[in-house]
Parts: sequence; structure tokens; C-alpha cells
Amino acid sequence: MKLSTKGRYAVTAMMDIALHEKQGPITLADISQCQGISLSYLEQLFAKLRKQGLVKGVRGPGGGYRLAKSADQISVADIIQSVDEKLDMSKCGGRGNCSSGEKCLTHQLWFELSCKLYKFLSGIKLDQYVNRPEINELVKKQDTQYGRFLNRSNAVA
Amino acid sequence: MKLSTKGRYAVTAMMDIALHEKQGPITLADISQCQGISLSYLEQLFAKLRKQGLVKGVRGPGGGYRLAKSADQISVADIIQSVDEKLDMSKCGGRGNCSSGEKCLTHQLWFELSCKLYKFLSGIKLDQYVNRPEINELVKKQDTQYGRFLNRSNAVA
DNA sequence: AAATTCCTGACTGAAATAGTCAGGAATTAT
DNA sequence: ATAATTCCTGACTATTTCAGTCAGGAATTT
Repeated sequence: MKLSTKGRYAVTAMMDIALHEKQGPITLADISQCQGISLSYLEQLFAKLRKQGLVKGVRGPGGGYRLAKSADQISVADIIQSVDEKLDMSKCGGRGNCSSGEKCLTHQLWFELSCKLYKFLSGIKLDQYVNRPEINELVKKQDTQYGRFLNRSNAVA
Repeated sequence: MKLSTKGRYAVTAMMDIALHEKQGPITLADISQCQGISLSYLEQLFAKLRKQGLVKGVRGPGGGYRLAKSADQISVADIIQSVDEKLDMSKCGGRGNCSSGEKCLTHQLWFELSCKLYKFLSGIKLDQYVNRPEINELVKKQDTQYGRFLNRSNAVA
């Protein structure tokens, strides 16, 4: 698996949506401003997240993105896998033909590592963070700081 | 943390050395040929591994590299960290000033993820693979295939 | 003295990352 | 209907990282 900034961006954005589920769809413009990620880059990432069925886009004014499943069914592994294409770390993709037809020295190692890492990251679901008080504190702060949802019926008080 | 080909190369090379500890120092030229990694690239990686005190270089004929600690004290985390520079995945490096002075939304998530991942990869030591019979089989095959150690006192039979 | 091997630094091509730009499609509000 | 909003698409660009190359020097052994 590849763990890079790309995956972090994707997870951060997904967290932002998950944390605001009650407020309806979240625009990429909002996420871009609050989390400091370029809008066009976000659009690229969300194209992949959409294809993987993790989010749904809602067009038009008042639109934005929302989760396609409930937050307890979306794992960090799902998200990273969506934007990084591949999760397998072994050179051969598990086929075992890494070193002139034979398994390479570290085939076993990478194969097992991939499995464990996958299980590990699969176990971390978005909802585990949504309900934490200290994180909700932060969300409130950010929302007021950036004047989020001011022109909506469910605006921040 | 970043998990990329670079780290895999490093771990593979270290495994190769660990598996041949009894045969004395292993040359980068050998590793390059057997594992299919460019020699000059290996030299770059080993410069970092050396600085981190994971390997010791032995110059001159019959020289090469050997482990600087015993194989049960070198973890996959140590190796990856050495070549990939940073293990911490949070943008701020744990300082908590990621979003205009405050902790960002996902600070907690990345911080915890980094910790868990580190513990996980730290738990995997080189010696866990050295003693496996199926891997030793592979090593023997490779050694004869590439005619390793033929011009040494401890040559492969 | 010659061969071997580590060791260093600068350079290069290719790919991935990150961001930009221009414009079209769907939806809502006026 | 028209205008505004937002997703959506594709092509383009700059920067960084990855991976490899090259040239040469330093330590050690034979």
C-alpha cells in the first residue's frame, strides 16, 4: 500500500463531510477553504471516491457531496485504496513471480505485511472520530471561523 | 509514514544481508544482481542505512555490508524510517499547529494512526524471517543460481 | 602495486504529486 | 425562463520524488 499526502487529503476531506452529515451536502469549495486543499485537486480525488461508491454528488445550489454509505461502513483503507489505486505492496501483486518466475526473497514479508496493514486500516471507520467531543469542539470552531453554513437554513448559531 | 518502493527496496536488501549473516559481509553488487536493484541506487539507500546505524560497511576485497545490530533488533519500521526520512503522517509533525495555529480536523486521526502503524511495523523484526524453512529454501536456490560465494572460503556447496 | 569494495556527490529521465484552467451539465432559486 | 450554483470532465503545467547513471576518490586486502 502507498501512504502519501494524497491519501491524507482524501481522508481529511471525507472526515470533513462525515462530521457535517447533519448539515446536508458539503461543497468542495468549503472543504478547499477550511482544509487548505486546492479545489481542482479535490475534484480529481472526488472523482475517484465517487467511482468507488464512497460519496454521492448533489448538483445545483445547496448541493455538494455526502457520504454514499453510513460513516460506520467507510474505513480509512477504503478511502486510501480509492485514490491510490493499489493496496498490495508486493511487487508481483501476490502472484509470486517476482524474481525470474520464482517468489522473491521478501515476497512472504510483503504479502503478509499487506494483509495486516489492510486489516488494520480497515478497522478504522469514519464514525469513530465523528462522535468524539474534542473533535466536535474543533469542528464548531472551524465552522464559525470560516462562516460556514451562514446562508443556509441549518446555519451555525 | 510513507510506504513506497523505496522502502521495499531497502527492506529487501536488508533481508538479503540478514539471511547471509553467516557468510560474512555481502557486497552491494551481489544484492544488485540477485534482487534486481540498481547498484548506484543501493548505494544511496545504504548511505542512509549506515547513518542510522543499521549496517556497517567493510571496505576492500572480501568486504561488503553487514548488520550493525543483531537481526532481532532491527525492525521493518527502522529500515523504512531510515530511507523515507519521516514516519509521522500528520502534516504538522505532531506539533498540533496544522490549521492556522490550531490542530486540524484530522490531527488526532493521523497522530494515532502514526503511532499504531509505528508500533505495528516495529514489531516485525528481521530475524522473524531468517529462520523460516521456506525462505531458506529460496535463499539456497538464489545463491546457486547466481553462483554466490563461489570465490570464498565459505562458498555454497 | 593492483584489485576490490565502500563511499560521495552531481547529474538525468521518468513518474507521481499537486495544482491550474476552461468549459459543460444538472439542479435550484428568482 | 433565466441566472446562479455546484458538480463534473478533460487537458494542461509545475514541482517533487523515484530510480537510475556516471565519475571519481578512500580504505582495505591480496
